[in-house]
Amino acid sequence: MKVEEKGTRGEGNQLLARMPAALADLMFAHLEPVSLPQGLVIEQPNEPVEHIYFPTGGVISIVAMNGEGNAQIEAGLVGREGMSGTMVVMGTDRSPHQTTVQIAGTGYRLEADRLRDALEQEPLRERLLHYCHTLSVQTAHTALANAKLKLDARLARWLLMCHDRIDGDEVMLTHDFLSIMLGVRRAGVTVSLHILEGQGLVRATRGQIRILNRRGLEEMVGGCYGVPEAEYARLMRD
Amino acid sequence: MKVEEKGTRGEGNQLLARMPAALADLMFAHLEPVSLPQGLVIEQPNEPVEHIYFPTGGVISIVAMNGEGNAQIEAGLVGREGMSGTMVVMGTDRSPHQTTVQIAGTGYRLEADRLRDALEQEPLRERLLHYCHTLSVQTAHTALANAKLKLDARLARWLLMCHDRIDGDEVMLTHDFLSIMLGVRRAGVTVSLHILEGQGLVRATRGQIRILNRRGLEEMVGGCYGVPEAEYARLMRD
DNA sequence: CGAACTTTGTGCGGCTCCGCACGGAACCTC
DNA sequence: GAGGTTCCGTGCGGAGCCGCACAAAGTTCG
Repeated sequence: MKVEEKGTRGEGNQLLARMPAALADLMFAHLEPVSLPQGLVIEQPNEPVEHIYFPTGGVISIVAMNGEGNAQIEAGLVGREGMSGTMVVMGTDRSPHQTTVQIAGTGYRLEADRLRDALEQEPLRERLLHYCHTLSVQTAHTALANAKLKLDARLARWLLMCHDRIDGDEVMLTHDFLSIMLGVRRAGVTVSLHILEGQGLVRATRGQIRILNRRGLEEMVGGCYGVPEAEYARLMRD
Repeated sequence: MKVEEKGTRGEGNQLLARMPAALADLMFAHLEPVSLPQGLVIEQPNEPVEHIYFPTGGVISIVAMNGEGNAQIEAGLVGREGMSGTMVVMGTDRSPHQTTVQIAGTGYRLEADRLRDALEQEPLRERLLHYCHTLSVQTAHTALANAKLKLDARLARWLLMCHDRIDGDEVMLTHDFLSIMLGVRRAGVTVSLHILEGQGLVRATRGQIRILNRRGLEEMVGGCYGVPEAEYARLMRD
């Protein structure tokens, strides 16, 4: 799932790669390289989206929150395999979720209207719809993990999904940040990380988690990792 | 959210209602009235979908399962406001989920290829994409509920979503069925139902739950019900 | 009407995670 | 290098749900 190349035409993001030249004027000419600092709020709940982001590095996170704003949970994780602003592909300009940069990185952004224009091109629309489908499969499996897995396994799953989207094996994140994503206590993350460390799967230091044994993490998650990834692979190959 | 009318052109299903006449030959002529017996499997994981279902009554349920098939959870609930087979709208023919009839009812079905033809019509495609969007918001909020709510609140949320989709106030379901949807013990459902009963919100008898106090149920769920419903209302009015 | 089956009620020990709380370690700033 | 800030480690009592198990009540069918 790792793609290394960088460039000026959207290279480095898998949704933009290998798209037909017909999109050059409609879309690629309008892509604007941006950096994605940690904590940047990309989309606010129920407010019109102005820019679509295509990461080439780093991780952004889609957070569902309840009506009273007192509960929130990560519902989707997006890296260079994907995009923000999927609701535009679905024909609307806003969603009730919040989207923020979870792990700093880089990418391109595009005005939402430019994307709307470009969606007239069938190959692009189909590709982005396929991505929206895999993202919603990912969300469904997050619902599954939240209901059925113990905290250490959920943490392992999250680390795997994150690892898929970064270069190298080091995730720069605090326990506190993770606890919000997983919807648990910060102390719970600390303890669960120790469990993973005890099995030699990761090494945690202040603000950083190094993945040591991917295979081991996958075993720990026991079948609750990989289905959305397989769906992505099925639809995005070619 | 209640729609009562029945007919021969898809009336009774809110996605099919008030669509332009241009779709008559492409789609409405091919709609086939069907009954939806409880337990009917509408879609199998990773197998091509042959028919799309538009319920006019009853409830169908989209279930996400892990790779090893030993864990499953309801990821989406669909009634006469929606449809099965959303992956066809997204441009593919299969998904890793299973779809079954949860509460017996009626509806129309359509060959998947007929839907593919009809999607060429912009108004239909936009409407169905909007629905897919709200369904994925629903899934995200299921992930939220699974992570943050206690069992009695999750049960209340499920009953509310179900109540939105049926006529009357009686849900015909066993505790066992519910426990599978919620991913918990059957005995846990029994106890939680007693809690709801104790507060006068529902009345449970063998194989049946009667909703007595919707407002009370909504209060019990505390802001974790209603966001997907509001998104549906926003996009589907007109 | 009695037997077989389905559904619901209840209990018990145990694990997981919660809320709360505090101390210590690492890092940053002046 | 002193002081503040952020981050991490740990502990305690308790709530919630688990797995397991069994009894009772309702339903179906011969």
